[in-house]
Amino acid sequence: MTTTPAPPKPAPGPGTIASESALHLPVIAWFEAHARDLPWRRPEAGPWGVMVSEFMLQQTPVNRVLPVYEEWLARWPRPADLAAEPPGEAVRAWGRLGYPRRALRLHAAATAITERHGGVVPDDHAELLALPGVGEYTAAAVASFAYGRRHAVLDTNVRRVLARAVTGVQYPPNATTAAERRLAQELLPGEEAVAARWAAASMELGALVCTARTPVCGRCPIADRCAWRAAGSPEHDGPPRRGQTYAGTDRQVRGKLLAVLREAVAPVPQEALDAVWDEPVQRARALDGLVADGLVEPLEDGTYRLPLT
DNA sequence: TACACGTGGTA
DNA sequence: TTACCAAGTGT
Repeated sequence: MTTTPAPPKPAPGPGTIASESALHLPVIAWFEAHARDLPWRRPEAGPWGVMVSEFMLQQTPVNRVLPVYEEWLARWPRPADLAAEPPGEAVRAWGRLGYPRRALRLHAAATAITERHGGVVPDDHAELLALPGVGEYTAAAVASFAYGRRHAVLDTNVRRVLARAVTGVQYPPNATTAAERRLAQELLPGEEAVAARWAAASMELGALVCTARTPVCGRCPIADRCAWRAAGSPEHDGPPRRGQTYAGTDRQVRGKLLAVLREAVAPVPQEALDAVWDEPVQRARALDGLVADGLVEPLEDGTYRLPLT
């Protein structure tokens, strides 16, 4: 007898995962009641405000971003306003948020938006991704938060929520895996507006309740269906999560050098930079790195300043 | 894939 | 006090 080939299994579309509504509805309802009133979530922030906040929030906590964000938006309310200034001004106004290359990239993104997109932050994921400093996460976040588009927004908070609630482990892997992307995509609500809400809500849940160190399961809207809790909240067993040493590294030296240049109103002589670190080889390497990254501009007379171009 | 890249708060 | 952690990106 002939066997009829089984029809291709329909790809699991949105809404096919049984747990979807069981997760989405309570998390979104919780979000409506408990979301923080952050300035970049207000309507007046606009797409540019969302983009600025996303750059600043890359690896920097909300509380430290808040005052700098307000300064930036007041000073540069549109991408073209930032693009009109030297990149060094962005680095200076970045202050002590850390990872100052982000300031450079945000300035470059503002320039690209001004030149290629008519000064309007693009709403298309691929166009966002093409901008300097915009990776997979930031492109999805801007498209979703600023334009209500349907994208899986997979940041460290969402990854942790999914690891616990769905996968049943304490922590996600060190690096984002294809399995995590697949899961986030499968869990994405089919309706655009609901998807955008879910993205913000699941992220906020990870930030406020399902935290890394001490999750507050007593306040979690999905604690009763959390796979990790159901498994007895087992401790993370895999390889230790990468620590970030800092003291004595080039990063620390770069930070000290750049701090001098941020505070200076005039070009800084070599001796002023030499004073921040006594080991000359490492100091020179760090300064070279800053110049190579475009964060520092060496002048003909041997002085240094934040970049004018 | 693994590492470099800042800074400061928290337990 | 040390170590972890914070809305990642680029190479």
